[in-house]
Amino acid sequence: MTMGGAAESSPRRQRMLEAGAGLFMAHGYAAVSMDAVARAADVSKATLYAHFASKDALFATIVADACQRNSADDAAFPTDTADIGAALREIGGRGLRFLLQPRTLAIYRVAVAEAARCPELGEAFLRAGPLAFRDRLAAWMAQQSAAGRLATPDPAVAAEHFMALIRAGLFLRASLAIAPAPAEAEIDATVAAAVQTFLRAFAA
Amino acid sequence: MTMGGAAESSPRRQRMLEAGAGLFMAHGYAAVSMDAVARAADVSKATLYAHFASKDALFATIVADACQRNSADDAAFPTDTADIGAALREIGGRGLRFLLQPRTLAIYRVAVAEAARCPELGEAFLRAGPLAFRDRLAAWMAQQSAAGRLATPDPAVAAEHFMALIRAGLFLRASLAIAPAPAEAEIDATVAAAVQTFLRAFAA
DNA sequence: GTCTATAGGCCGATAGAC
DNA sequence: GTCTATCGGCCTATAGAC
Repeated sequence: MTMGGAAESSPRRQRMLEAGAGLFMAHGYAAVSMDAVARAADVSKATLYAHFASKDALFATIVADACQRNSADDAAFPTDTADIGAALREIGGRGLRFLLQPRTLAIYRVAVAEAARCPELGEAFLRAGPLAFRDRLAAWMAQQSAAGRLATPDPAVAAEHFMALIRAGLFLRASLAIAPAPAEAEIDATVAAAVQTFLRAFAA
Repeated sequence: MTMGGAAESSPRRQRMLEAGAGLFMAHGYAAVSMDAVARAADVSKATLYAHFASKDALFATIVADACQRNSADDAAFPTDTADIGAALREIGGRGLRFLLQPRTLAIYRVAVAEAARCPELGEAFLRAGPLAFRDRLAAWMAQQSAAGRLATPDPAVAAEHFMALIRAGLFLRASLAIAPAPAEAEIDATVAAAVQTFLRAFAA
């Protein structure tokens, strides 16, 4: 499962990647044929195979791209932390809203589904996504602890627990595709409850 | 996607269900053919179709069975709660070990993967699994709060947070199939950290 | 209910011309 | 690099005999 050939970033190649991304995220790996990708990208199947050695290679490239784009997406952490609860609610709210985006859910779903078939893919997703975020969050928490606003003796564990509390409930529900997207109020309530529990455990 | 036909629980039918379960959990829905299931169950494809109207119907029956069996699996909650931390570690340890079983992970993976294609399946899994457990855990926590051993004003939220803390880290890693199963010591450490955070937030 | 045999279709990948 | 055309194979599902 390599990333396969030809000139990077021609407009045609971009079309193929975008068409593939849309289809794979909408229907999963197995349900999408190379014919369908070629048709959606308005190229011939032979052209598609000239750029990507196989269906696997196309898929791996798409997931890698998506992970990279996502990890670039998330903004910096708040610097004004006089109200540490408000700062955590901002981080948590942004994080949970990001997790609940259809695009994020789709990548997660496909990564989980194909992880068994292709472990490197699962690992790439994990490192580019949750682990990268956790490390940045842990660094921020260590900084806040040094400033006396939090008490996180092991910032990596605290960051992991914060992310877990944020995910609790809504993300599992959403990843199992239960019908309507959660209301904004429900998201805010989930975040507030998570921050409350977190601060009871880790307030300075 | 109905559950499709013929006499329940003949030994032959049981063989088909078991063969299908093994294959679907090992390779996912799309990668398994009805030919393969029939061969593994040592019946003809026509017989398979006599019992299950379609591949979807076979799959739905298998997932429903697996959920039912799993929810029956988990033992009762501890009644000796003099040491509430020890009691929580027992619940958490059993829960996390259950989540990390290959069988559980496989069902989870397939449910997430097929949730988009078949929402009833995702919902059935959610209700039979995490939600059912959360409700029983919340009832236990309410009882412990009444006995003055915990302080969980909203037991449903506390239960959700406890489960989230238990899942943190290891379960995500395992569901993305990162190579070796976590060591027992790592499981115990994760559970201990989760219980510590939980008790800081919800101790009486 | 169970089998053998096969219809009918779609898929991944390639050959060969330009 | 790009196209059209096609190969060889495997898939879901069914027909027909017993």
